[in-house]
Amino acid sequence: MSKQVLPILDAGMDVSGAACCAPLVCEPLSESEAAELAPLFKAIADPVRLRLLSLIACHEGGETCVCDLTAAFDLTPPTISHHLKVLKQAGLIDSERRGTWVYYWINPAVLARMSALIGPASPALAGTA
Amino acid sequence: MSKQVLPILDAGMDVSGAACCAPLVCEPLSESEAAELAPLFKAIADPVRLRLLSLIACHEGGETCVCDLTAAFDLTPPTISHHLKVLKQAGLIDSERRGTWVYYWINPAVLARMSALIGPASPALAGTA
DNA sequence: CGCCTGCTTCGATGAACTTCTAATCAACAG
DNA sequence: CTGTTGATTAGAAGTTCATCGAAGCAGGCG
Repeated sequence: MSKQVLPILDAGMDVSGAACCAPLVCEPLSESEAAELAPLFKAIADPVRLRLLSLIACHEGGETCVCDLTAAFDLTPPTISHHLKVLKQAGLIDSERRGTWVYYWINPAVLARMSALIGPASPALAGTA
Repeated sequence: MSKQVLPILDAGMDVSGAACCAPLVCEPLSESEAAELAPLFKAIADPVRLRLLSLIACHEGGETCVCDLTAAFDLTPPTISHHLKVLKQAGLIDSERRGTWVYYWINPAVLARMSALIGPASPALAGTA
């Protein structure tokens, strides 16, 4: 692949050290932060990509062959490949060719960062409707 | 408003009882679940809406006047109004007119559900890059 | 009542996105 | 080497989306 994967998630922003409160409800997002984070959510803001991510995450061994993913949808292989590319460019998944087949696995750190961003400021708020 | 707000989040799926693991990494999302969840992420998959949500969530008192939101962007009032409508139809925020101004506040339950969905299966995974 | 301000709706336009078919690349079997 | 299968890329068609200007609605003030 000639185009390089964008380093949307780097060491600059920690994931595990989210501590108590979500960034989103602590202080307003800056324009650049929002511009950096929006593509991550856009990557999973599609039914097909959401299911792809779920299928890859749930698969035993933590990785899934593209052929298994393609079989789960009523879509053509190029379309699945396109969606996988979107997820990969967002940094949500990674892939490797191993012989005939290509395997994909998820990058939990990016998902964890997204989850922490929109997560409740305190556990008490989670149940408040 | 003639169009009714879609009940994307209802009592059918609990939020606080997510227990240990995120739905996404426990078992694959069904087609209908994905179709139901994707619009929620699509609603926040935009830099402007992400900042709007953040501004509303961070504002003291928990609610914000539209005039304050409009002032924070280089966009025309109709555009801000459009984004607020998208967030409202997704169930992420709610609003009320009080005299001259309209106030918006966030619905933490929907955000919490989304966070739980993509959240790490176990705390140990969060730090794994 | 008449006007003004705050916010929303309407209609249009240009960009982005999803999906397809056709073609190409990569690995393996005969 | 040649053919076959798995996966991606290229290009195109149809749809959705973000944004704007103009117009409309709601509430307060003189």
